[in-house]
Amino acid sequence: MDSISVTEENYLKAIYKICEKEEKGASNKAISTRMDTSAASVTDMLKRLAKKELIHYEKHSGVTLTREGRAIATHLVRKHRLWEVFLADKLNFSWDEIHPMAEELEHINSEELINRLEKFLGYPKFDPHGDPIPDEEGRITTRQQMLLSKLEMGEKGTIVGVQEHSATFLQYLDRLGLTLDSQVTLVEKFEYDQSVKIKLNGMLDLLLSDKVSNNIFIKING
Amino acid sequence: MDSISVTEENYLKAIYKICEKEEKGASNKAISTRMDTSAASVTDMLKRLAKKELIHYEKHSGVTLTREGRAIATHLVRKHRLWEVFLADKLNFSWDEIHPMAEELEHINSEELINRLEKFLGYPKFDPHGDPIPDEEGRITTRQQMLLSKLEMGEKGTIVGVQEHSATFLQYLDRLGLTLDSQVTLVEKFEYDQSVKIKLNGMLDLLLSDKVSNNIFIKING
DNA sequence: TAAGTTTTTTAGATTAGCTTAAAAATGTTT
DNA sequence: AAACATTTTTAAGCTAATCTAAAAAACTTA
Repeated sequence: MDSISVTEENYLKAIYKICEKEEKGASNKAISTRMDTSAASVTDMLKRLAKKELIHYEKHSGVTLTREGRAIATHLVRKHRLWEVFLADKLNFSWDEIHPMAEELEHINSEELINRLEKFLGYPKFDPHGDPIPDEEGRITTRQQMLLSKLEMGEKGTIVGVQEHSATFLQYLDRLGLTLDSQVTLVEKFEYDQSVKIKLNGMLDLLLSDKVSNNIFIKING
Repeated sequence: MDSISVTEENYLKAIYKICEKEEKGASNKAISTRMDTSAASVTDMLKRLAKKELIHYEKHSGVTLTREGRAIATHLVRKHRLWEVFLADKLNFSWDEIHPMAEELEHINSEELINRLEKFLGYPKFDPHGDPIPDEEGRITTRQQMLLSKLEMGEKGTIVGVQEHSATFLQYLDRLGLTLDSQVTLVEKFEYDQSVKIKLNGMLDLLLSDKVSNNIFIKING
């Protein structure tokens, strides 16, 4: 019944995020890069997390979360994203400002608080970046989505999320007028540099680099 | 420009609270009691806080806060009380539940966040216990208030705060129907045990022990 | 003021989380 | 398979915050 520290929580979340992408478990390298810490510190922490049975750890091979470890990680993600909705919807922060504050708020410990916050916000299913919010049991609403770059000529879609979360990218999208729920239609595809021309909300035409179109998730209309 | 830890913040707040009451600075004993830690730990921390010039410290005498130390403490109080208003007004927690959550939330670091929260809450001047909320510069709205036990016969007042903040006391007040803004009139005083009979909101008569009447602040009507 | 009690400080140790440097294991090339 | 490169682990040590036990200072009271 030993309690879990903020640092341990952050390691679990890092492992969770890495395992979402990579199939083979999280490597020491990947974790130390993400946590901006030394490989030795990671090994140290992995041993502690293994002793608490929060991860499956064997020397010299990638780690994965146990059922309990994953429950903690998804709960953190749930809290993070609900706080992001609060910051954006209630306190009017923009989507490029909310992450660092939510990073602190996610460690506040109270089931009751987070459940009441969820109710207060109207049981949102997605955060301001379009990422799904896990429910109390860690289940997430999955959505039919694809990259904007994969649109066919003339096809219409709605922006539902972003892959890249950096403040600079999000600010750039704001500058372009690209927000969640924007309607986009593919007008032209330039093979030369993989850039695309889109019609935004049935109004102006916009030219997007491959880097931009490969970091925006859309849902095909209908 | 070294940053300040959550633990250091808690010590500063403890010293601030003690100095509010005692005139002569906070003793090691008073701090260790309030922080529920050993006297040795306190001495240790006092040296560190002194080195950071957050307190005035001399061996074997009570400590006081420097201007900077006091600024940090009042800012913590400001954050604590604003979060308490949020928890009570927006998430519908009762006044006996909010303190432990606010104790965590007060350590979230963002000026912008707390200022927007203040705006969102409508710039409240008092928290759900009737305690004043410091503004950005640490100034508090003082209020003409006195203990319910000091009412004269027939005199009318409004409940504006409590001195004791324990959950059991607050729950007891709820049971009695005594909430902030209740109207009370002194009906009778019993010298024998210092208990008082009051009329609540012009309706029912209520008998209060000295312990209760000495922990409720009222404002004389008019 | 001398004796006794309480408070405060010092000394020495512990734990979590981190570091660097070196050793060991694993992966990659030729 | 041998040589090199990379990754992971071990070893030793640091800091913040804590502890207990003992020493020192301050107060209380006969």
